[in-house]
Amino acid sequence: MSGLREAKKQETRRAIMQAAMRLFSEKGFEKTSIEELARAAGIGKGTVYGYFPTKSDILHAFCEDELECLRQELTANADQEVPILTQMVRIYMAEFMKITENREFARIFMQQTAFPRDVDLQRHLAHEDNYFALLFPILEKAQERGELRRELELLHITGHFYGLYLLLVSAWFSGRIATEEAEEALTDLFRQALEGLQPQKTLNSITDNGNE
Amino acid sequence: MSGLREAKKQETRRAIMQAAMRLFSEKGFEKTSIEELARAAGIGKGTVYGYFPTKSDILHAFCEDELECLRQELTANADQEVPILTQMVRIYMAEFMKITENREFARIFMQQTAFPRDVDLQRHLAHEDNYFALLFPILEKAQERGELRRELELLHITGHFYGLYLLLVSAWFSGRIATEEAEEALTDLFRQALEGLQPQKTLNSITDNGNE
DNA sequence: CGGAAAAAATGACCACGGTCGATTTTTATG
DNA sequence: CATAAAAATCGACCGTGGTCATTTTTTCCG
Repeated sequence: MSGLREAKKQETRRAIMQAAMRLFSEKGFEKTSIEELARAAGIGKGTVYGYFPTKSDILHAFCEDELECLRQELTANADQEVPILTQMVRIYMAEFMKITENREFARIFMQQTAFPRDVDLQRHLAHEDNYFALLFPILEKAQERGELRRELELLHITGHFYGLYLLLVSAWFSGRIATEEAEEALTDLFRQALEGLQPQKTLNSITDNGNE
Repeated sequence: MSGLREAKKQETRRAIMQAAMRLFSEKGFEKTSIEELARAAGIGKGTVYGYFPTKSDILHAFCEDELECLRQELTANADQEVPILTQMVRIYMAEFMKITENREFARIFMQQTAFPRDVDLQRHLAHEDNYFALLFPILEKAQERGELRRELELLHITGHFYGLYLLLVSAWFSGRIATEEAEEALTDLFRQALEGLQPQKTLNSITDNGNE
């Protein structure tokens, strides 16, 4: 029966991940060897490579799982009537707080996510598309409400917000933005993006400028 | 005389870089071993580590040098009377074209630049500050001309553009944006940033909307 | 110049990530 | 159940990045 084999594989995969996360957290990513990790998971070293192509892929898979879960949760429970600025800040701040829980994890994950190896492209694109599918309805609603310009493509808007999120994380790594300042910084950034960097040519005080 | 020793060190450093770049280009970064590289530079393996802490630091130092040079050139020759959109696109596109000349180099460089290891923080910040010092006058002039809102901090504006640049590079890696489309994409992105994602509350046709 | 001290160069060495052919386990089939 | 094919497991093995004790070179100073 192929179901049994499949179940066992899943179990092994879980065991590897679990052992990996425990050890990576305890001793750090670099200091944990594959051999050690395999022993902790109760398998041989070579077996690990039947499940993950590289060491950092184990970490990446874990982070992706966690974020996937978080995103589902957030976009499902989103109150779509709230201003788009608030919604975007909430979504990306959740992602930020999650990812920055462990600096080393975050670095490896972000490096691979933002600038993926060619081998990972397929998987990467699939995940991204998946994410877009969650974000698009929210942005579309905002367009309908008149909060976002209708002539802009959803992909471009998503990209704009995502770019600013990348900046936030990058600035956090370089120590320019502390964890406590992150929300304010992201809000400023997103507000800037919405209002525009150039002066409004008109009365812009009628908008929800000061609703923070 | 300590001048002689110093000169020799510089010469060795140059030799390492030169050999590294030749080999990395020919055979790829991963496929080039430090031993091999050292031989090509006419020195012993261990000596390399007296000049660069890790293998990828050799590559990173090279890229940083090249970009530093490019930036100096560009910001010096900038025509500060041209619209800020054009100027920013020109600067970041030059950076983009340079960095994407070699995909492997680009990946390693961007990964380390956007999400640097703690060990590299000091050097990283110094370089960034240096870059800001080149960008700020340009943005300041644009503020004075009324092209950028005066109440925004220069650092935030820089960050905004830089974030969108990060997005461009990331999208290039994932194959969402081809090299030939990059300039148009970046222009769109920057224009979006200037005009704002939300609808202008007024007549926005008087601006230089269609000057491309 | 002599020789001690500091700096730099070196390659044997180590630990680890990843590979691979041999071996075991599971599945499919008559 | 027998047996062959397929899948999964394994650890010895390889090449490499990075370290370090030792050696060589340079500097300094009487």
